[in-house]
Amino acid sequence: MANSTEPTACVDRLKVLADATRLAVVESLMAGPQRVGVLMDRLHVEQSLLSHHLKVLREAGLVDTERDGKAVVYRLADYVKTDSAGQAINLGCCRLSFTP
Amino acid sequence: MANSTEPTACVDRLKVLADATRLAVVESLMAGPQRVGVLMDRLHVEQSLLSHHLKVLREAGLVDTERDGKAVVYRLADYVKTDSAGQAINLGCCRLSFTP
DNA sequence: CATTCATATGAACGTTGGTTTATGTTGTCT
DNA sequence: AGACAACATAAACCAACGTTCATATGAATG
Repeated sequence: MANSTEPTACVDRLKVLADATRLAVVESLMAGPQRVGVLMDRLHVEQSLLSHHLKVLREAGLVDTERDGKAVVYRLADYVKTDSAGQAINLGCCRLSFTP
Repeated sequence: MANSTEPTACVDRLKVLADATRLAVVESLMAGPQRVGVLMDRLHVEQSLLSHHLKVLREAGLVDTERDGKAVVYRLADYVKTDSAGQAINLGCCRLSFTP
């Protein structure tokens, strides 16, 4: 019931990542765009469940989609992908880097 | 009910931060150790509720406590505090930086 | 030692959120 | 057009989580 006019708080974006499946999706997409079927195989998640989580990522603006025939290709949103070198994602409010 | 022998997953640590109150506590503690009473005033959170959230942060190992008379002082755990300059926290599995 | 201050704990409640099952939609191929 | 493949959506269920209220603990002070 979040008002679409008010900007998403940092907490809400963290909530999106605070799920095993969604975090795995994001980390997997850091390697490049991927089709849903590939994500299913790599993450061992049921189709419907994965689709639900992808919807959350979409609505949070963390990922974008593109059709490729029957398949749908998911990729990290442009603003999310940060510096070329690091394994990091940009949430706008904060940055997450996975390189210790 | 997490088995204490197995290491905490990155997701679990993110879950801890994915709450408005707890994130506010951590951000507030980045400025230095603080007593519970001070956190109550600054964050406008009821005593009991704050205490519950502090417990979650404690059990996650993100904060440490120290007695100061009747009061209890909370501070970020040593490994959490990262580089001197940046407003960043280290979760072990990943780093969160709040400087765009 | 009784009281008060500062914080923690326990239980009960309501809501959110992840999972499952079933069905719908969109595209492709023959 | 029919059939299949790839993915999305809807509804229902259950568990986890945040919140509240009541009570307990521990330290200090008279």
